[in-house]
Amino acid sequence: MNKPTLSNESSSIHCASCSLRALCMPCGMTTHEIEQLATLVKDRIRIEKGEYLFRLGQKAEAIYSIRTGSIKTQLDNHQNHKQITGFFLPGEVLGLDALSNDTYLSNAIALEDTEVCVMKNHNLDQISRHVPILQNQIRQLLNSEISRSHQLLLCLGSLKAEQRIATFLLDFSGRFAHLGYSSHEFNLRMNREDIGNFLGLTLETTSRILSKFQKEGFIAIQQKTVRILNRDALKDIVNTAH
Amino acid sequence: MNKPTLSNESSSIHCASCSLRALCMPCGMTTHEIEQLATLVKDRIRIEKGEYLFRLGQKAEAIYSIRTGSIKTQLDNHQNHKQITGFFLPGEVLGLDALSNDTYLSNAIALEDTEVCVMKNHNLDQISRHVPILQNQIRQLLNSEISRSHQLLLCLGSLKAEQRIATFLLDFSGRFAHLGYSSHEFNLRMNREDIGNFLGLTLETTSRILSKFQKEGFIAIQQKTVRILNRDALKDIVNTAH
DNA sequence: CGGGTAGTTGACTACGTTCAAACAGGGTGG
DNA sequence: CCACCCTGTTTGAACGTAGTCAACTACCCG
Repeated sequence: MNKPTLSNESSSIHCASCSLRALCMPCGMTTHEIEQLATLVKDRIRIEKGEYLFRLGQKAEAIYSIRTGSIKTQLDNHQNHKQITGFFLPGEVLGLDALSNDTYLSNAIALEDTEVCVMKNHNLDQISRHVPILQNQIRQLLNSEISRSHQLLLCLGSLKAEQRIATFLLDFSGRFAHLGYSSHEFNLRMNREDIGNFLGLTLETTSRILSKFQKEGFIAIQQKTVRILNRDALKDIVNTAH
Repeated sequence: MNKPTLSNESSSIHCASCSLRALCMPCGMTTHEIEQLATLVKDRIRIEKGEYLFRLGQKAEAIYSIRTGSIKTQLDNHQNHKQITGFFLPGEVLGLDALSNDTYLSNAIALEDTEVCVMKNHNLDQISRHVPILQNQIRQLLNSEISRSHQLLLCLGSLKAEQRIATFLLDFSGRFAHLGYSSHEFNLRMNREDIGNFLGLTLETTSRILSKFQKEGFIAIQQKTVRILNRDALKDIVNTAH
């Protein structure tokens, strides 16, 4: 894989001055600790829309945090089946498989032109010896990964299609808000097929339900731009006993 | 929670002499390392069928490995929805939420009378400083937990009911084999409702499909006892493009 | 402007759920 | 020891949700 890399020496990419500082790894660290962490992030990678950041089975040597753009992770099974297991936005960390496996357990594909910070495995181990809070941070990340996929299981296992879509919209609304963007107007980065796949639905069902929500005045949607018009209605849908 | 505990002082429960040694935590450790690990397991807990080992939201202070019996973990959502996220057999470790969260993220309920080894959080941290391989072991466990739930996502998101049941049977067959039991005849510990819930199906659908598999000669099933009669047929069902 | 991709909508089908009834097994008490 | 109950399981019939197939439309990019 020959991806263009940008050295850290230069300038702007330095954890201490990163606008995502509060969201990314350095959460809760002192200035000194962030300094140490910054030595971990030696370079960034740019990948174009549709390209792979890493592939299932590929040797896992680093974890990544997103600076700009977005990425989906998906499993591919025998022949046809695939399943998207997550969408990652700026400030979020992916590739945690690298922490204990030799190889990545999923494919990571850019949904748009994307830039990620690279944190090499062995550097992580090294630095975490001097920054105990980093140990903890990594565990937290692993744990939130487990928690996230359990929530998704709950969604796929027991919710109707409308409830899944509503949950999805509310989740993204919340995550964009957390990023500092508007929680009531945002841009979905993925197409209908990806949304459907993620939620265990077809793209047609996804489209139909989004249209229905629009017709009922809960949202306004055109292409990938979503406006939440009636958040309570969406919450009601999720909470209604089918 | 007043669960009967048994001291480790006594005798038989000692990692070095445990029949599950090869499956449980000490995988790949030297005799000396196992000795150290054994000091971690200070006691066992017995829980009866239907009782909780731990509850969602409860303070998480330990992880557990099963000595005998079996346990299911499940999430409970607003009012009615629940989702079983895993079934655990002897030698398998659960409660990993404890590693970084203050509280457990799921409920753990015994499917039968069960006995578990208790590994206290703070002891784990302490010992893992002297047994680096333990660090790694813990990461492996977290990772296999993620991997497992991703496989389940793939199952719930893209497989038809018959494929899910076939996958389920093959998975359990493999795990019992790994435990040293027969891979073609084993005892499901959970009822049809639990199987269905786990796989995102109703108990009726589960029952119907098991009956169908029996009619077609793929399995013999009565109550919870399963015999695999035609493993290849089950594999075919999983691999068939719906 | 044209071609290709992404999204929408409709009609039909099928899979799995729901509701209901009957049945089997296991344990308890008379 | 049998009658009884309770729980878990099986099976049937009707229904409804989401999938499939297909046609059409909107949008984006060269």
